[in-house]
Amino acid sequence: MSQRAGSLAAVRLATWNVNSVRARLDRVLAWVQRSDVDVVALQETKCKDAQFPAQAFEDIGYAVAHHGLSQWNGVALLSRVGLADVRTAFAPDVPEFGDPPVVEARAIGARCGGVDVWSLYVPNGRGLQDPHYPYKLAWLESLRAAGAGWLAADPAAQVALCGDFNIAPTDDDVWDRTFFEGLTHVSEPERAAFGALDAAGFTDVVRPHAPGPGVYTYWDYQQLRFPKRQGMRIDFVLGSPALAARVSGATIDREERKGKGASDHAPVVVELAAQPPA
DNA sequence: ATGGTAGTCCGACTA
Repeated sequence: MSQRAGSLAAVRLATWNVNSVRARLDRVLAWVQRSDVDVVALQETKCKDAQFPAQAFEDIGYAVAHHGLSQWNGVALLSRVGLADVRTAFAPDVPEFGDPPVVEARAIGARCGGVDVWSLYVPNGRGLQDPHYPYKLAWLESLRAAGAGWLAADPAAQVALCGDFNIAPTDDDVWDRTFFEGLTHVSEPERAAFGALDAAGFTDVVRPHAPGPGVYTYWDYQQLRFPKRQGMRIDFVLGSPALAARVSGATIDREERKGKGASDHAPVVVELAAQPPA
């Protein structure tokens, strides 16, 4: 637990799009408890702050920060290793959407166990001709610029960009590339935006521990996609160089997608090794 | 089984 310069304890970090925290609170609580995670980034809580079941998480030992403005979107951080410097925007100029335009509840960040953890719910895009699509690309570029700025200011920063990126970065990350022809999540501009995050220094820390093809984090509720193993890999933990260097393991908890009342996304867990004093 | 989603607040939107 020492926070002396250079010294950090091991951390188990998770990200999970829960597709409504209220509709499946029992499942979320049970998963958090049995998974022994220190920090959890939740997306699609689908509630306002006053509706978020903070007490239930506090009762099992977690500090809570939630950002929700309506029944849509909504992101949260749970932490049992500290939760400080909470922010609900990664930049002063995060793109807006809607009428009237607003900054939606798609990001929350905090310092947890010496790591700057962000829970991110990237806009879906909806369609290549939909206004939501350029919004998605602008939102990702805003995130990239913010992240590049953090690393320019401190190349040793420990940053984890966790969440549902709504992008399948390679053809191995969808069950059938031809099915997605003309759809979002696989288009070149989206993949370029994801690649720009990598180029800025934020690398996918899970893939080395969960190689594909056929390894996914999301399966549509429709068309029996899960039992047919027809999924997409769209949920990620992107680590800064200093954070990526500490990753000792990662898993996609496909079991949690099973059964009645499952989210359509599986939780993703990353293990960060302790870092001795510099 | 010749089929087959689920969440929000209540007909339609979102994913």
